[in-house]
Amino acid sequence: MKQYWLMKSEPDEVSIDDLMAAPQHTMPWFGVRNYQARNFMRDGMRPGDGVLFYHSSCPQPGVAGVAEVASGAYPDHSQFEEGGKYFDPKATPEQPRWISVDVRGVKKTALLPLSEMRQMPELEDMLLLKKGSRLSITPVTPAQWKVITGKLGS
DNA sequence: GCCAACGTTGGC
DNA sequence: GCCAACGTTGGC
Repeated sequence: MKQYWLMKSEPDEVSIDDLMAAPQHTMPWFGVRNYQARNFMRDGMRPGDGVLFYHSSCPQPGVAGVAEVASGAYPDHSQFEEGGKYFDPKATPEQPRWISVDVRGVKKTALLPLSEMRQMPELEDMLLLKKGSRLSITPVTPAQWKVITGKLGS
């Protein structure tokens, strides 16, 4: 059963344009350092799952495009890069802590701003919109996916 | 830059 | 195992 997700990215780091410009429109999703988000990737995601690509920490936060999960989970290389931003001294290749999946961009869309999503009654139960929610990866229900992708147009 | 909310760490 | 202190996220 295909599932749906929302994944946050700071456009200064990786924007929807960056994703669409990558070879095969595909990039590894690395740097997740939250156990809940990791577990969603590890236990929930399957290749082909739908992804709402969300721009966060920017002037206009919101859904910026549609993507899909393009691989299973594998160890996040950045946890081993000593001196790097995402280095984790407690992680070893034998016992990795953090994982990545590949994400393939499907299309860039007109931005659906967070402010607009907050005004849509159908979305009031979205985890993204819950007060204090900071998770970088959250599940999206099929109904929410339908409403949002409908709004995004083609 | 502010600050609310949440997660993690570490002393006890 | 509790919980205070600290760090981070992310909208505004």
